[in-house]
Amino acid sequence: MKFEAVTIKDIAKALGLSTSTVSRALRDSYEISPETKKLVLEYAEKINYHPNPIALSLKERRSRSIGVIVCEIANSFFSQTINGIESIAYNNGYNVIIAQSRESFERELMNLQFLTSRSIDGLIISLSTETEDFSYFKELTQRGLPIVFFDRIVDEINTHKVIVDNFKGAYDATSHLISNGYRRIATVANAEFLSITKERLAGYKAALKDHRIPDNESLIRYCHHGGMILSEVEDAVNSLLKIKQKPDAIFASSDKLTTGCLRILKSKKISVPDEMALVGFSNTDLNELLEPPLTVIRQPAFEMGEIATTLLLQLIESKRPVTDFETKVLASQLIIRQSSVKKKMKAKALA
Amino acid sequence: MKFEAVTIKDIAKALGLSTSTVSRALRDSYEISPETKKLVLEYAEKINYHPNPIALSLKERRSRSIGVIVCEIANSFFSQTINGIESIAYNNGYNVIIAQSRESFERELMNLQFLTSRSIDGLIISLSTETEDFSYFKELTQRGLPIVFFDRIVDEINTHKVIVDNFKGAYDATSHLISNGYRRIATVANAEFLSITKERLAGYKAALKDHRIPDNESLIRYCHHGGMILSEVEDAVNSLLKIKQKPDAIFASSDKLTTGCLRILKSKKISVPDEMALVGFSNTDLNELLEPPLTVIRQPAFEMGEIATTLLLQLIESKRPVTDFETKVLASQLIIRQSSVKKKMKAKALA
DNA sequence: TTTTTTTACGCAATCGTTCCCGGTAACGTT
DNA sequence: AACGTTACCGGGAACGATTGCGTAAAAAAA
Repeated sequence: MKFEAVTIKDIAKALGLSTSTVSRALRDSYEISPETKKLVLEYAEKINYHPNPIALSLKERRSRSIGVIVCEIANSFFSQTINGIESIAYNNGYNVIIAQSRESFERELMNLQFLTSRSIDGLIISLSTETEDFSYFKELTQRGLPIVFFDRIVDEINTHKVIVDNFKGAYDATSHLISNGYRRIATVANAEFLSITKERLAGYKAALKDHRIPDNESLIRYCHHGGMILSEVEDAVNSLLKIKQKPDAIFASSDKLTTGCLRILKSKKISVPDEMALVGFSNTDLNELLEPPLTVIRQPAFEMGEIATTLLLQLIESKRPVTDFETKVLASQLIIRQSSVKKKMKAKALA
Repeated sequence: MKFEAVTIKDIAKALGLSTSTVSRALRDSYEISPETKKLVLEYAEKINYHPNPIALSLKERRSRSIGVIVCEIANSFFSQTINGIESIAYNNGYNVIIAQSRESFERELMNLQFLTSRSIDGLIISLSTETEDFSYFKELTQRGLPIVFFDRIVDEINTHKVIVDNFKGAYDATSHLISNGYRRIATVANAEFLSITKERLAGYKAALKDHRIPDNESLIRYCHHGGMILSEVEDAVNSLLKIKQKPDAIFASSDKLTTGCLRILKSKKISVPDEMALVGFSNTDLNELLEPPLTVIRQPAFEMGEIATTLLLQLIESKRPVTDFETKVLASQLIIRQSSVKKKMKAKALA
């Protein structure tokens, strides 16, 4: 089954010209007479000629496609980011090839090999929770593959990066909980080695410290699969609930973790926010429809995708090797809803 | 900036062989001596040779990539479908190139042209709400491009299709509402011309008829952008509320419409399900965490993606033109939660 | 020993496109 | 008249890989 396309040869033959002339006419070269150009252009239009991108790729040694690896696309933050990536890429004539690591280092590596062997011109990636070994990325950058990291980045590799101010996001969220009367604030964090985990944890701790609340390692839980597996969130919440001095609030570190915590708390009939407040990073637009409506830190996902792609295209299209890299840090947004506001406080506020 | 790869020529030169010999050795041809094979294979391994897929594509006149067009990926149903598509595609060495129509016919066409000009081997698509003109698809199938439709399909084009039993899904949902005591059941449907709209509407009407409830055109609302624009959902709900004999339940026809209706109802402080019940097609896994937990018809999205891709690969890899097409119809699942069960009934049931 | 067969490899065309070289008119300069 | 310009166009070699065909040497058969 296929789907024969018109080539430059067909035009040449039909018009009694050489392929070189046709090619030049189509590219509007000065050495082709206006009449010939017109002839070629009109005929090409008529038979619906489109240059074969594969032949072009071979000739120009570039595929005009970029690879994207995220842990999963069925996740609001990432699907919104991909929207941003796509919009810029398509406007510049690039394909986007998407792959999912599903939080597995092995799959990430497989995808990486698959994409590079399919000769992508560049890569945009947010690491999997399992990724601790960056040697493959180092090798790729050394071999000259343009890479832009976003969200879950890696310090050791010198290239463009796009993130939000995770520290501030976490700091704000935690401060918000504190100022709403919560004191024993636990956190359900992502895998320990992730950049976002470290930064968000630092923000959380700093907020506690600034409010003279002792920070307490026993209130920190890590989810090594980033909440992909609900049972690990359940374990985390359960173990928090077993502490003698139970926490009265949870700060969750990612989309999946935030909704995961809510799911577990509800299944255990623990009232949010009265028994346990909940704040987390999340980008779904269903947050306000949840029971209770969730207070979240929202990331400008679409914009992050746009910026990452713009940076990547700069790298790809740069004539000489780029050595001056930047890390764009965007602001996140704290959206306060009911999951972090005690009902008695609300009553007080109304009075 | 690029990223030079090892070619077959490099191997040939290094080993003092011709490229043909190297090629054959790599493909394990019988006309190459075991020693030479070993030599080539080991050297290729050593310098990390990978065949250039672009050169192969040019030679074999296939790109080993398939295009996917959906209205948007930040939508649970579609992102789950894409997961299914990806899993099959990658296992078979195919790339997946994703494009979004955002419910616009114009964008759909643009994407279509972009993808075909990038020589995809096949296409999987769910139509935009605006699409009423199928001539372009007809032309593509006639020119031999393998296409598989899913979800929003089109009758007039003879090819493989994958859907759920929309009639039964809608019938079950409506019947469920009726048996729970609702009588004036409105529906907020998708764009009128969509296959899913027609089928779901038919199921809805059949359920009413079977329960001897007069079907009433004034209780039907269409959203031409499939709920992409919240205001159209708002208009639909508002106009339903203005009817003298207000409906007591809404059956919503898609993910975005279902959550959109809930959003509007809540903003108007209309209690669900007591003042107004709500049931709809939806695939988010947040449904049970909503207020109230939503009764939904869930589609086996991942499986749909898998099946669509399997069918597409069959078409692509078939030696002779396929003329025998099938439409796979999968079962949907009605998941009953609180948005469709009156509280008094619940109390009664408990008693 | 001669002929035939087998083995093992190279040449060159091919896929669609671009682009470096040439080449040939026509025209203008001296 | 001889030469230089300019305008216009074609030949053919890439890009990386596969593959039909041809063929030398070695092995087998006569």
